[in-house]
Amino acid sequence: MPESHDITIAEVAQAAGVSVSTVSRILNNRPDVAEATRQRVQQVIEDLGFSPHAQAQRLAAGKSRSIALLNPLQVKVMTYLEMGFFVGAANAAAEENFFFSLATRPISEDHLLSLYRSAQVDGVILMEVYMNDSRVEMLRQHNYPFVMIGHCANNTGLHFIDFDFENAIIKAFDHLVELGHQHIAFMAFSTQLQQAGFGPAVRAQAGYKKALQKHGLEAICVEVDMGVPDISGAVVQLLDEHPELTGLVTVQIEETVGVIRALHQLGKTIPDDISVVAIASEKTAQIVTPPLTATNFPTYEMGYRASKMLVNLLKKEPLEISQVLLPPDLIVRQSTGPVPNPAPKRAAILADTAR
Amino acid sequence: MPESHDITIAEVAQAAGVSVSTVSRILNNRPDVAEATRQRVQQVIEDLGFSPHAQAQRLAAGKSRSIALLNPLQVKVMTYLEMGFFVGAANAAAEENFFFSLATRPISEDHLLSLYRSAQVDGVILMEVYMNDSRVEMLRQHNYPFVMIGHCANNTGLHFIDFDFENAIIKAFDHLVELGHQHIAFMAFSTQLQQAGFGPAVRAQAGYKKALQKHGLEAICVEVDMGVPDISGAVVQLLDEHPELTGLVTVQIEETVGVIRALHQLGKTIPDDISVVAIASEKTAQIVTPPLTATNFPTYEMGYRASKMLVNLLKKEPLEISQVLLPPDLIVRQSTGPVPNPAPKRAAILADTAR
DNA sequence: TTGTAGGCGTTATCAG
DNA sequence: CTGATAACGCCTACAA
Repeated sequence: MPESHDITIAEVAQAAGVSVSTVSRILNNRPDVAEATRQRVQQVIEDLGFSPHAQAQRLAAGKSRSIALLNPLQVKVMTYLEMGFFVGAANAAAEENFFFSLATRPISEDHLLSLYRSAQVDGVILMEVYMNDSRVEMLRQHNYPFVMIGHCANNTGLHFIDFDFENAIIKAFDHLVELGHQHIAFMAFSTQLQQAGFGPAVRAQAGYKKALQKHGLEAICVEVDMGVPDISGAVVQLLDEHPELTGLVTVQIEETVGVIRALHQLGKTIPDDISVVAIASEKTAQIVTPPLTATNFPTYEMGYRASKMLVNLLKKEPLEISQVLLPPDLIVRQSTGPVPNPAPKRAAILADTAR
Repeated sequence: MPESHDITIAEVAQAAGVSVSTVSRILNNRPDVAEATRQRVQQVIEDLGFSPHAQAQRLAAGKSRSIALLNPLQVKVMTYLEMGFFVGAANAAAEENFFFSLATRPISEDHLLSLYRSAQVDGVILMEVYMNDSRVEMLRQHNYPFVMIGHCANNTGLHFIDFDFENAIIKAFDHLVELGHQHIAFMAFSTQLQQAGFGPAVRAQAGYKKALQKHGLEAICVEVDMGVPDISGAVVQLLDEHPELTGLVTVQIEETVGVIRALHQLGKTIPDDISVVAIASEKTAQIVTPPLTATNFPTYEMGYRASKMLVNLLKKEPLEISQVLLPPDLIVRQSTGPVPNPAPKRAAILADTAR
């Protein structure tokens, strides 16, 4: 068993009694090789345990066969969301025999450019896209290939996969209204995020506006900052100011868990006292008590498809569709129910009995 | 603004009026360059927006400056655990200016070897390590650098970071016994995993044995397969066969959520009826109701440190410590309490009132 | 169908 | 301190 570490294509060629280029052809399975030769060389390759030097291949071929997912978030505690993107994208890249890399640093525009210039990657996947995103403008100008998870205000010529937040919110309200709810609060992204043009924030808000209008509801909107450790304060205040509330729609996927906990702590029963509809990953929806009625946010699929799109783009294979807006799919679980009876005494009695 | 895509070191050299080697020296900040020259060339580099071609560098230098994390799991729905490993490892690699890649394919031994042979990576991080792990043997024989998240039976010469499952379990039992519990069940990894020699399974079981002996407890052990969608059956049976149960220790981090839900569904109150101690990530412990008393499983830190260890190894910097067993840290939250009174009638009354 | 030779963009050795 | 020049291992016309 030779120390195969530094076997080169030349040695393979010699051992097989052919030229280097023939081996190269076989490595890249070109058609113009005699079947007999191919088999013989393949055998030698196996026997020697040869793997072509990736860097040399990439240098010579002028392609890195690598893509990267840019994760703009710096927090240590990640969520199922990012997880789904990561794994989906990684799996798709692996299927296509592309090297997949995860860039987690706060990436400056220079750094982003140099990723391309230094040929570390052939393309990237962008997350957390804003309506007007400077990264997008930059990449577009340089004509560097990329795919977005999310999308911008102007997407001509761009490739993306995104979730239809607007209709997700509308569907959530539809569901609650069908159940008879009339006093429904919306836990929105912070105005800061909305004003910054963060895609999901903007579109969720748009959906909210439409839902209000469609059903003639009163606006009860609470803003929640992402990543706030304790949002129970906001919940307390909300219930205080709006005792008539029987429904709640949340859009921030991970924060919903905090909301649920706060409701529990306030002695509210879900869905008997209050119905909750969320946007959540399968996993998150299942993990809380009670399991959440929610529109499924398919992170794995999004990551997977983004990655496939990018690879196809790089291979210059024709993209069937290059702009995908995934329709929301509301899954009814146990956090929503009919409007409680106007006299909510039962709960009070129970609470008393419990002491 | 030149299309900087294909600027080479030669062009920089020419523009700066120096030789290629001088530019190369500056790029790799070698000491033997006149300060004036360095500044001048730096300026040119900036002006031109030049980034050295990564593949060429790696080919010439004979180092890929890349590492990979091998994720053996194929499931689409990942957990916070893997997430922590990924992000921790990715961040550490980025800090060290190493390219970080996530390999998610079912990686055969051949494929693993070829990762090294093809110089795609300089080293890898292994997850899900078994007491006798063929991958480890292979890499060790070939003398390829790697670091484990987990560890083997024989670790001489190996580098790893792992969590002390054995003592984590002991601490969990200690805590419950201190609270007065005497009838405590242990939800263990499947015997299949134990017999296969999966590290955490083996060591948790060892801890369990010791805990039983230490406190003179009766053995009540339930095995749970990882990834089982519904473990409520096992919980039902457990409570059925052991009505005297007041405590529960779970070791499978993600499965605990299912256990908790099953307990809820059976009308059990935590911790009034039954106390639960888990091993869980911060996030998971917080997410369920009630928040779990648990030993913290620090995935981010483990990923981060594994990555740092590997990079140091590759840089041939002396490793201070290369075998780390993180001590368990029990965090008391709200899922454990004193043993309930022998007459558990209150709950029954309440339940009746509720109908 | 196969072989020859030049080049991909760096680094590294060795003079100067 | 700086500059030629030979690797690094492979790909790809072009020629045979």
